[in-house]
Amino acid sequence: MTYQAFGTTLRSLRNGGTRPRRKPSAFIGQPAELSALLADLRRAKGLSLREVEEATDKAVSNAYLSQLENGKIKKPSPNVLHSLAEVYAVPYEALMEKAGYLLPSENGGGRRKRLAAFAIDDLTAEEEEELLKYLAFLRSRTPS
Amino acid sequence: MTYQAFGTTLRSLRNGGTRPRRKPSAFIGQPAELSALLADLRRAKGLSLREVEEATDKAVSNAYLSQLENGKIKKPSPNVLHSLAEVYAVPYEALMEKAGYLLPSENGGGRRKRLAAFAIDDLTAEEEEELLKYLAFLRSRTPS
DNA sequence: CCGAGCTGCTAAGTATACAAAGCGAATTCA
DNA sequence: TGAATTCGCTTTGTATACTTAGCAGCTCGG
Repeated sequence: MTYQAFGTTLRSLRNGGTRPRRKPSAFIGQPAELSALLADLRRAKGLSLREVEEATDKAVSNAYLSQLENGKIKKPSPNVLHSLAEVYAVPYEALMEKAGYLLPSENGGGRRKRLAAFAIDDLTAEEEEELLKYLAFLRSRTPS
Repeated sequence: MTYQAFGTTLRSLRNGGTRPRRKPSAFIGQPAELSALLADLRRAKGLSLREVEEATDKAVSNAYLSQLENGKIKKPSPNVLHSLAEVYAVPYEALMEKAGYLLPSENGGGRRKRLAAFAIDDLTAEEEEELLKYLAFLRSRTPS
């Protein structure tokens, strides 16, 4: 297979001031979308909506999660984000930030720390290699 | 000055309210409720409701702050709490906790699950999302 | 006294997070 | 073939965060 299919969706690096050119789920949102992130995380784990609902002990219903992933809810409660962060094994703060909430000690401080929401912990060796290759491809294509 | 002075300022609580009993305020240990804490903090600073509204750059209206202090709003947005934490010079997390939100250090507290051999730390948000998408794609094509 | 300017507070309306139920399409199993 | 799951998603309803406008009380200067 080729990387082209994914490469086409990339081109929307924010810096140029050009309008983001995302797929149907369009909205403004300063960082990349929370909705897309949640959808990607779930698919990366290979879970269904109802499986996530179960994994959160019914804290997040499948119907609600669907609305979240489709951008119909903009600011879910921090507690909802916490539940999802646990299931997806990503840092809670990352989801908070994408939801537009201010983080502790963010204000005033000049320290700009970027949170890696990418903390999938069950990568196989092959997957890791594939991802590294793909990352190299991405960076070769987009001189930022 | 005695604490009696504080009592007189509070004499006119909710008239028909179901809460004639005065709760211990911030002077004695932890205030039980967010509302009491916010009220105490503001009085400690000697600010009026409208002065706080001004200090938060209209982020928190005086009317809304009044409702907050009277317990009519149970879970204000984290961003509201952040604004108030700044004005009152108290840690943001403290207000978050009082409001019933879960804090980042909730699970375990120990650091772990860093993706091995993966140069994640300098990922841009866009790269991160692209990688997630790609991983989802990989796994959808080869279901284990 | 009388209005101006404060104080905290409230009533009413809007926006939206979230819940419960169920639908159409796809898959699986008889 | 058809019944039963399971999928994502939508629809409807409710609770509540938040906004806007304004009121009653107090204090001040005139």
